[in-house]
Amino acid sequence: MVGMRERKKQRTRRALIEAALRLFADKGYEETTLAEIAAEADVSTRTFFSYFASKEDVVFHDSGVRLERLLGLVAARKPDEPLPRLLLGIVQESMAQATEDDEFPLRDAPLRLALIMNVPALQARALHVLFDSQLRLTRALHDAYADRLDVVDAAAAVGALTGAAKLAVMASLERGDSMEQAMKAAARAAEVAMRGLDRLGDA
Amino acid sequence: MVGMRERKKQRTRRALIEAALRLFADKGYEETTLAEIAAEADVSTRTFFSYFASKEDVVFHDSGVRLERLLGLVAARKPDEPLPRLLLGIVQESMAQATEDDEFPLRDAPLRLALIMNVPALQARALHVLFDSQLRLTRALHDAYADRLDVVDAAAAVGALTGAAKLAVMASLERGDSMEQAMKAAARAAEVAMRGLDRLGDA
DNA sequence: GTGCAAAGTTTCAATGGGTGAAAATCATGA
DNA sequence: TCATGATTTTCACCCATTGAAACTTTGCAC
Repeated sequence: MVGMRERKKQRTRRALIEAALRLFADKGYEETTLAEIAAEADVSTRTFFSYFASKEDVVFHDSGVRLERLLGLVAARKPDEPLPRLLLGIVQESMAQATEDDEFPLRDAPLRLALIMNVPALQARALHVLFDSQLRLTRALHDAYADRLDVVDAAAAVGALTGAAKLAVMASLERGDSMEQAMKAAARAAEVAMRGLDRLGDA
Repeated sequence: MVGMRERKKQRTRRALIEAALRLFADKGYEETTLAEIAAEADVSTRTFFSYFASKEDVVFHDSGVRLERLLGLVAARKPDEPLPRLLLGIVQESMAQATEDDEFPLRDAPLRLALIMNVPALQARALHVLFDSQLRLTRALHDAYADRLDVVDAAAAVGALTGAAKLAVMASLERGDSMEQAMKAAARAAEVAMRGLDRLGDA
């Protein structure tokens, strides 16, 4: 059932994303108007909104897919897999997504990261996306280990892990580290969170 | 140096905050227009923006003060205080702020919480405020323990702790818990994060 | 093919947050 | 009282976002 309708829609969607990213890179996010994006993609301004709910959404167009992949990991766990091992798997998949290219090109990653770091609206949005992911991951985890893990503990686990990783990445990037170093920081942070904060500082 | 100028400014600021919260409570956040807030506080619409940078800011007018209090804790630590103990202190102070009233009345707390939970724009903003707090706390911690704790570990600690607590609170509230139960959840989450995720699930 | 309904697009008009700049007010201190 | 600098108001915009109506394209039945 892949008629012309469907193909055309995908083409337009792609055109919008690419036009937008190109313009953002050239002139900056706030300096780019929706009218310009639409013009560049050769559709009317109104049509933009039948593809994306907002200007910000263009930047996060693939976050849904990424989350699904993580949820898939939880769903596909072996029935006797211990929770800590699964958590580690989730961390690894997340880090792979950040470097490996998959359906969307790694090409855009630096641009997107720079946008998120520098545009307040996008930063807020990124946090929101992360938050939604955390909530859904929490629910998935709770469902998967319903017998052994109540919601609060599941939330604590997800929150601690992602919280530590996120903040470590930001702190790393903030001091001028490369993306590779930031990834290392994330891995280290995950380790700290897994091991516990108890022995931090006096070692 | 408390002339009429200063006093008037404070009065106007207060009037704006109260007008806004009243209207938000009555008609909802999105349904309330800036023009209405300004009218209710008896100033021009334009003047609103010389007190707050945006509509959202009214809701978060005191977040700065709260953070300062936490940073104060870090600054006031005893020179030999072990990091884990300080972290615990920070958690306790945060929880106290949520229930104790101080310079801003507890009266508004439920309204604000409800607003944040239900208005996407405010939710995003709340996450952003929290994020900034995390970054500053990280820096403070790193400075305080410069010899023993690099930035990444400091970030991991702050991220894990606040991440766990935040998500636990949300998960708790989401399943219909009372504020008191949500606080308990936060405490439990902090404990889990301190102890480490390693032994979660198999116990 | 022809014709029609559904899907998708454009155009148009409006709302509301947010900003810049000039004109009007007003507290303060000489 | 008067000059001055700080605030406030007015006014004129920009731009994201939304609703509705008119129009075009695609898919499908005959």
